[in-house]
Amino acid sequence: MGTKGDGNRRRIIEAADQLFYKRGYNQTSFQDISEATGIPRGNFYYYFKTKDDILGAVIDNRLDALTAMLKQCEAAGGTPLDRLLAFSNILETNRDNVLESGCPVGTLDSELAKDDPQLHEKSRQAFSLLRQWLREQFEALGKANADELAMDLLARIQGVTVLACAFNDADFIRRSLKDIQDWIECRAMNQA
Amino acid sequence: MGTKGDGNRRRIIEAADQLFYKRGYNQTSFQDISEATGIPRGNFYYYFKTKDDILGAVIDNRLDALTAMLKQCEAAGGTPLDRLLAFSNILETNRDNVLESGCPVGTLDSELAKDDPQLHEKSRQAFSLLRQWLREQFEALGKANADELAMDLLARIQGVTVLACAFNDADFIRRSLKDIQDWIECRAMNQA
DNA sequence: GTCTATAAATAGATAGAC
DNA sequence: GTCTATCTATTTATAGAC
Repeated sequence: MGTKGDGNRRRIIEAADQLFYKRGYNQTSFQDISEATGIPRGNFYYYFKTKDDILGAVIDNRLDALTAMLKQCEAAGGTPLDRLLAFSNILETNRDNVLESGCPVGTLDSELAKDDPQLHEKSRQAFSLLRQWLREQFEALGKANADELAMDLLARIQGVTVLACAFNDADFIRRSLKDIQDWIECRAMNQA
Repeated sequence: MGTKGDGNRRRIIEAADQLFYKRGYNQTSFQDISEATGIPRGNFYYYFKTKDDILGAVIDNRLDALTAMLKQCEAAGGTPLDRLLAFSNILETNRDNVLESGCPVGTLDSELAKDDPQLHEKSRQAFSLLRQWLREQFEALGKANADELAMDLLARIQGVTVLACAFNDADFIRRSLKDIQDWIECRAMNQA
């Protein structure tokens, strides 16, 4: 329970989080994380038993960050519409990262879908968290098919990130975000 | 120009194509391709100078396959609407593969976006081919914003594949395909 | 808790016999 | 053209000194 140790553990997680996003999980080595943190390779095994364990800690860290982000969206306004619009704005606030490396949730999940099924299941938790929160917002709008709308919105955003990253096209993000927000407002106005 | 050599070259490309799709490019080793083909590792270097060269040949192979697929779509009907609907049906005809490994174009591009920029550029060619073909179909419908519609349709399809693969959800593919085809028909009916 | 040295396995790539 | 043997670098992971 040393303070020093926890600090190193956190630094490893933060560096791995960035590297897994920018280079991918499989393409990130212990040496990469070591160079990013200054912590020797051999020391990692004091904090994590395997590389998969680091991934697990990184995903848990991302779940915490996503939860905090969703809280921010809830603070953005009193109505579900305000919250959904705030959520969709992640496309614009994270624009530069999206253009360079895609969506951290989507690209990690796509990568791990081709690896071990257990790793894929772990990474899917991030999508599940977003899906559940979106579902609650659409339910608050009185929608009967809230889960379907949540999936539709997630899919729209994922599609935009994949194409925007592929073509490095910032204008496509801006234009698509407007379309998506129009779509959200349309759902907020219509009945059930 | 030996017949035997070309046969081996093709077998390597076909096996690598499948493995790059099912496991990812970086996670596929020469040993994997060797085991899949029965051709010894060292022999690969008679046909390809580097692993990247194999990737280049695989992408060229996929471009040929995509071109043939688009020809099929053109044969599906005389109107642009028929062709666009035929195109969108790839979501259903490739459903099982999509659920297991995502879209071969999208997942490879997302993976290579985190690698060497040159590899990313190479993989983007597949998206460009589809984008150009879709643009031509929307132009044939008299649309002024044909390229934007092409991007929108590609993004919709990509988003569905990412989410369907993440949640292994075949019903989501079926439901989304219907939405996408409604969207296409709506564009075909409206003016410019 | 921290770090060095190193093990064990695998990667991409080469050399050269046949 | 085909194949075996091998090189070099890198990977995850371990052992053990401090």
